[in-house]
This record gives sequence, structure tokens and C-alpha cells, in this order.
Amino acid sequence: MQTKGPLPGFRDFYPEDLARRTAIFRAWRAVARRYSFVEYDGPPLEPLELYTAKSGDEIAGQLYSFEDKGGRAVSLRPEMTPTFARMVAARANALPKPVRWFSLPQLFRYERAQRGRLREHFQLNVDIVGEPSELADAELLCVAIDIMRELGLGPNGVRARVSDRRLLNALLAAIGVTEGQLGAVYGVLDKIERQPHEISREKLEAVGLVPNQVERVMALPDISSMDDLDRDFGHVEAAQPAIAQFGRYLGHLHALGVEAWVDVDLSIVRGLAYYTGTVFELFDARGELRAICGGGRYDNLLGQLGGVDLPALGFGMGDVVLGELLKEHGLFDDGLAEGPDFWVVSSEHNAPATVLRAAAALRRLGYAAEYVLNEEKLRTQKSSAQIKSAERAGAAWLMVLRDDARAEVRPLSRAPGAPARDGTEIVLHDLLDPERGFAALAEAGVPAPRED
RNA sequence: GUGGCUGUAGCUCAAUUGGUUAGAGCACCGGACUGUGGCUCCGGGGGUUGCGGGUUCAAUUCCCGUCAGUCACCCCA
Repeated sequence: MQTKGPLPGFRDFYPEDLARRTAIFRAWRAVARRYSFVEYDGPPLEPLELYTAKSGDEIAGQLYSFEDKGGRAVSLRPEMTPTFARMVAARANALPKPVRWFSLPQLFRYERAQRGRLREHFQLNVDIVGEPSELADAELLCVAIDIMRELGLGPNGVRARVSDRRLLNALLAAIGVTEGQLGAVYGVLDKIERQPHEISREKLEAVGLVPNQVERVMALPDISSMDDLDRDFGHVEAAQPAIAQFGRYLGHLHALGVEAWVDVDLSIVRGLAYYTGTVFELFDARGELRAICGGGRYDNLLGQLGGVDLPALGFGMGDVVLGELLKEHGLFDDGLAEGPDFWVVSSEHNAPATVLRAAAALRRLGYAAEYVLNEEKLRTQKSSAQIKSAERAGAAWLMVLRDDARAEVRPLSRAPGAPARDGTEIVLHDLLDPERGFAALAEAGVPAPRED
């Protein structure tokens, strides 16, 4: 039933949903920082021309754009790169190179929603500016792969498919593909897995490739190693620099310890035209979902967008497909319950106000504390019923009041059917002093409060 | 934007060839088990069957439209 709810393609985040999102964000930030990237952000709403100027009308049809009350043509951001380019360009001379920035923007597009593709999503953006070395390319991909590792996904669950446009251009030139045919050939390679080979061949013939050229293009996706490259193109003098460069890239990935994830795949093209060098995509190993992540080197884009001639590379990783994959692998099950640290239970021997004082003291110490939020129940409800509430709330510890001066502290969780364990008695007054309070709780086995 | 499939309680699903007041489990709320627990038992709230029209004595069921979801195409930052 769907009478009211979020707009099509938008999501409500219930606490359990937000907990999953937060888990993804945590992994993103943790790994990015581990590689010494720093976080930035920009406006979610930008001038429309920021996006139409770059690639013409290519994505204009999918922009979530409108006119604001001041008559300005504006758009919710569909991607972060133009904003990033503007910000970097504005301080290009002052920033130490290479620039290593990341961001977690919420992005928007206006198109029909389908699985893994909504009108709104969060996308980690990681970019490096000012470094032409393939060491930077390797570092960048390593970040993306390390995030998979951080989330519990190994080489059996996720594959990184890598290619390089400079390499591909060199190989296509060796085959005899002309500049004018390049775009069409890219298109065929991009779809070669999803489209019958007959169609691919027809399209290649349609742009003027002779049968021998068609077969050599169709064979490019079979190249999966440096050995394959040497075998098929080792004799082509003009292709050697690009082949060697790609080899260095793979070598760095090996040294960084992520080689097990990486597959050479020359059919990885990436849709947008601005990539100039390495390109890569991360996929679930079963190939059931859309790409988890995509990126590469775009050495000319900062010049076009921001007017500064700096090499750059980056990737985007969305939360939607990633979330589906984590759900499939059952990696979302733990750590979702955010219950209180303590549940304070009243007894017939204490005044209700004592419950409030005990909870307040725990909270001042930094613990999350809860109790039955109903005065009548606080006076009369049996402790068994209160403990039942504590369980449902997911509390970690019970503080059962003995009277107005003392309480028993014990862990709530226990094996089903096991008898209740005896707790440790503490003096409530001790909680008012941090030093004595933490000491008393430590004696009962309670860890220090979490800080986050 | 184009086409296919699907819409019944918060969730998963029932309801005879079209037939009376649309049911169950889980979840939620309350209570009992006469003061330290996941069990068990009892009770309760909750639906204009997505919405609107049509056919019919009668529509959850058949037809049309619409909205939403989903899949494919287009596209993919």
C-alpha cells in the first residue's frame, strides 16, 4: 500500500536504515583517513550551468533542476566533480600537491528509479590532484578496494576491473582504428558483455572496420594479463610505452597487496568522455548488481572546468548498490542495535525519584541510561516486567535498585534458559563522583563509556 | 522517456467458478504467571483490498485509467 511516503526514488531512513548507512559512512571515512585524505563538502544546490557547461546536454536531461524564487536556473548536484574542480581551482596555487580530498555528498538525478539506482544517493568521492605518476592511480584504486576489505568483502565477493584509455588507444591504433571510429568502438567494448556478439560485430562493421579488425577488437576483452598483452601486441613498437606504463600500474597494485582483487579488463570504458588514463570499476563477483564504484584518471578536466592545468584522478562509490551487496552477504547483521548502556529498575523499596537520580548520575558519567518512562509503572510495575522492557530496548546492563542507597549492577544478556547471575552491589552515592563512580562500575565489570 | 510484471494489516501471505461482517502468523499495545528475565497463556488496536471509474443482483477477484513498486531498454556522474 502506498498512499503517502517519500517522493519516488527517495528514501526514509528509519533507525535501522540509518544505522546501516552510518556503518557504510564509518568505513568510508576510516579508510580514506587511513590513506591521509581529508574531508571537504560543497553546496548541494548549484547553478545549472555548472553541469550543462561541462558535457553539453549529455546529462542535462537527468538533472534535478528548477528555477528558484530569484529566477536563477539551479540544480541539485548530480555529481561532485565540478564542485570539487571549482574548489581546487580557486586555491590551486596555494594547495600543496598532491591534493588528497574526499567527500560524502548526497547526489540527485531526475530519472526513473530502479534497483540500485534511485533519484538520490550518497556517494563517496575520493580524488587526487597534481600527480601524474601511476603510483597515484594505484593508490586510488587501493583505497576503493580497502573499503571493501574494511566492510568484510574479500576477493571472492568483489572484483576490481581495470583498464587504461591510453593503452586501449594505443592498441586500437595498432589495429588500425581511426580517430573518427574511436567513439563507436568504445561504445561496442563497453557493452560487449551485455550485447550479443553479432550486434557488436555489425556495429563495428557499420563504422567501417574490415573483418580482420572486427575480430581483433572483439578479442580485446580476452586480454587479462601482461603476458597476453606481450603476446598480442609485443611486436607493435608504438604501443610499448603505454603497455609498460600499464605494467607499472599493475606492479604497484601488487606491491600494495590488493592484486587478488584486480582483473585486467579492457572492456571497462566508463561512460563519460572525460577519462584520459586508467579507468576501473568494482563489481560484485557474481555480476548480479550494478557497478559498486567507478573511477579513473581525468587529466584534462580541471583545465576545462576550473582553468588550471593539473592532472587529476578520482572515483565515486555509491551507498545503494554497496548496501545491497552487504545485505546479500549478511554483513549488516551486527552492530545495528543501539540500546542504552544501562536500564535502571525500580523496586518496592525505593522512591521513584531515586531511579531518576541514578540515571542522571550514569548519564553524567557518559553512559546511556533509560528506565520505565511512566510514573505509575515506576511505582508499581514488577521488576520482571521492567527487565522485559530493558531487554526489548537492547540494554547492556541492569541497575536494579535495592533501596534508596544501594543498587545491583549486572549484565542483561545471558544464554537463553541460563539462571540470572548475581550482580555486584554498588553504593549510589559513589556515582556522583567520577573517580569513585567509574571504579565502582569497573568492579561490576562495566567498561568505560563509548566516545562517539 | 518506452515496454513487461506486481499492488490485500507495519512485515510475510490467505480468502472456492465473482457470493454474506476480508483472515492467519510475526510485530506492536495491555494483562496473567502474585516482585530478577527471552517461554507459555489471555485480550486489544490496526484495512475505504493503492486510488478512480466501468461491467454485475453482487468485485479483493473481471475490464479501463491512474499512481506506486519492480525488471528490461535509454542512460550511467
